[in-house]
Amino acid sequence: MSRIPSSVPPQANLPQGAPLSVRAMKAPSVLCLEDLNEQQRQVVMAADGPLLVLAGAGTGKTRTLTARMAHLLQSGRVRPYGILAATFTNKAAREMKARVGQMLGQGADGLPWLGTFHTICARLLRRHAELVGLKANFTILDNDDQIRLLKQVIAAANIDEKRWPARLLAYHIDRWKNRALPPARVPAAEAADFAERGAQLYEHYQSRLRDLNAADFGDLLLHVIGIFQNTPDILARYQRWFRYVLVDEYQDTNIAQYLWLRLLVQEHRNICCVGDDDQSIYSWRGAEVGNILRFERDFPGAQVVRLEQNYRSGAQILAAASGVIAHNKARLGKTLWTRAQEGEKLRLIGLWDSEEEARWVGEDIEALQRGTRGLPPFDLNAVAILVRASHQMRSFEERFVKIGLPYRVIGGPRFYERLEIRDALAYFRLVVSPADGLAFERILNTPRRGLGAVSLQKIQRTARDGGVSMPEAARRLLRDGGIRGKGGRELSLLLDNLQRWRETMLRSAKAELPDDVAPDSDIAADTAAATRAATALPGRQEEGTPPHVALAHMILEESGYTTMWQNDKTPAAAGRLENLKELVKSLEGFANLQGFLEHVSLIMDNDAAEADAKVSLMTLHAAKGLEFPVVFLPGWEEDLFPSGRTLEESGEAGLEEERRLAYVGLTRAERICTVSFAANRLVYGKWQAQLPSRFVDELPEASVEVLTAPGIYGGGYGAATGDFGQTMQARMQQASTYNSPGWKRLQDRGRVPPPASGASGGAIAAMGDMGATDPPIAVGARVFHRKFGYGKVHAIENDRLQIAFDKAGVKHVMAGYVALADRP
DNA sequence: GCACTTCATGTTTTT
DNA sequence: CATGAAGTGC
Repeated sequence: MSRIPSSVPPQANLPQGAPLSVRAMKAPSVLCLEDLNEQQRQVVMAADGPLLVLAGAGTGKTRTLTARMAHLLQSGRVRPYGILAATFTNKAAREMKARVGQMLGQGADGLPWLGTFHTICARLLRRHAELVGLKANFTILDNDDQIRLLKQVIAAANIDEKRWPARLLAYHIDRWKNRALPPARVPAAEAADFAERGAQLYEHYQSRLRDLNAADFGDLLLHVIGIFQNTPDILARYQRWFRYVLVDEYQDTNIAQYLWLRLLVQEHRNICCVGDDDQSIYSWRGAEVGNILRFERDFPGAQVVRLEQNYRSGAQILAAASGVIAHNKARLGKTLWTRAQEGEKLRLIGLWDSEEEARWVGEDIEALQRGTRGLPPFDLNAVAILVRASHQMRSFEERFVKIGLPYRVIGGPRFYERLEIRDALAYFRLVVSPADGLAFERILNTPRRGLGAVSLQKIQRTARDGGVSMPEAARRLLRDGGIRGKGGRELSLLLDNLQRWRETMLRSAKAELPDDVAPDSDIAADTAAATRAATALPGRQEEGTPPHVALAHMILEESGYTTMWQNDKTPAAAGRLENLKELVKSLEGFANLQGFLEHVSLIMDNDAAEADAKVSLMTLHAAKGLEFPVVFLPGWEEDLFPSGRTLEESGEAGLEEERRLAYVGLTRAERICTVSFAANRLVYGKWQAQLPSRFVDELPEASVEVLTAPGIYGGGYGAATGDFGQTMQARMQQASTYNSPGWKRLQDRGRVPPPASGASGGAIAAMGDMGATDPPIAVGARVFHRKFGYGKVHAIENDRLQIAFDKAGVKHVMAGYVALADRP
């Protein structure tokens, strides 16, 4: 058996929750089992065989995984490159990489294969691309490219794109790919899902991708699975190579990822999956919580370890979170506990509207910054605002700009998705892969070259008829006089430029790098190369501007792209030029253009960690895996959170996922957690009355402190009626909900005497107990819905009603969403 | 071929 | 409301 060094390194007495960066040391740190609790230790020690770790929020999951890796290595079971660690997001991959990096130092043994499923698959696929009809330098399409290509496919099939939008087809195709279904295997029942011939269009799309030497996100997995299935010796090679496989956020894996894993580990079965069914919030994207549930069936004899000790949140906050998630039925069930102090109760506040909500949060943050109520002052970095939908961020941003509160939006509009960046990237792509039709199409007339829709069509037709790439087709057309005049001259110049830039690139590449990754290269060689590349990153920019950076600059200048924005007088132009500058600068971190493009296509995020103290503003989804001493959770209102749309689409299952989202939000908080809701909110530019979220009711009273807001009605700060419930009613009344059945219901509940636990407890009960006992609704009943108005119930399916609305047509609506109408 | 207009349309979450 | 797509006039 392995021996774990028992010497206690100096950092061992840091508190559990200390960020690992504090522990950073020059030398590789030593694995320290004393730092772990018993269950965590079990995870580390159970090296061989299948292992499922159910890790609740804040239970030290990443630490445990890292320790496990250290143990695998120190026990001499495996060298770093024999470990495959797959995460779901780039953020998680980055974090794990950082921790593993500290642990291993700059060993000569290579690094573990650590990345998102997509990154890892892209790497594998580059090696074996020819097996699926691609070349090793295939392009990875992002959503935008995908949609544009689909539009072409739809148009080619003579389908009205208005009736059948490309986005919808993309959605179907994604779902098929998430289930690892190639076109031929799409179930007959679904094959006609889109314009009577979804599967057929899917097939066309795939063949177009092959023509373009491109793969979309789903393909990365799909192709690799196909290769594994069709080429047993390749599969066997990887099975032998990856002796230990770790998966983070297992609850987020989809069927394709699951199949991929199963193929990879079925020999040695050394697979360790870590997940939390309560944090599964990506089912809309094909994630299958079922993967967790079937783990033990698929890997008989699997060990299951639960991590239940929470090191993150105060006891009251944890209790509040547990109380909410307990309302879910579909759970494996874990009981989180903590040794932490009681801490602050969860704070709950209702406000007049979304503007007041933003104002209140801003003021509260400033108070916390100064230090109030016996609490220590908090740094702005300690504060996060987590919203359900990104449009909620707006009121906060406006407010924070106004009062000069520094904030940063995480996961907001992404750098690489900006128009100018995508244009620039298209130029780069064309230089790296001269046949990239999509990139060519994008920049053909950007900047304006007098090459409009007509020329484009000519080129497209020539390309299709001649079976050549678009740039090549353009060349031929030019030669045969198919395009003349100004457009022709410009086109010719563009083609010459592309050629020249490419030559420049090849010249400098020859001087710098040995050669491309040979498709058949040994895994070891490739791993070594990857290690070299990774370690080479920091100290690369020795003498002046690296050639590829200079080239990028040259491309943007000579193509006229920079000039185009310089001549643009719209206010946004300056920012775009800034972004372009930033883009060129970020190239410095990479060895060459190709490496950069690979990075960009897979890592479409931009949460560059800034050093300045700022409040973080992000969606709940983006917050998963993060933690903050102070968390604000605004917008807990029906229809917004839980999202009305999710409820409509997925009913009870959707509600449970929304609840998990609430749970994720609550469990991000370490010390102070504040839930808020507004009575009025701007929706589509119109003020709408809102009702408190049902999740507000689910917060256990004993862990909640109800705050009273400075109001704007009833005179000054006179909200101190002592009874929050009444306050809410007063507000609701102003919110012009008063004539809706929903309001009546609220009023009725308000009359129910509050529980004995004092004013605040009663307030909670009063605020949103509705929905607990719904009035009986039968088929044929006349009902009212806040959004759709009046209607008649046609059918009842469990908790969902089919209703013919007078104005909005036939809809499926959750029962809790409508009330009996008292008159027609 | 292009710039300007109006019109409609839809707003969750992301590799 | 804010963005994108189609339609119109040059």
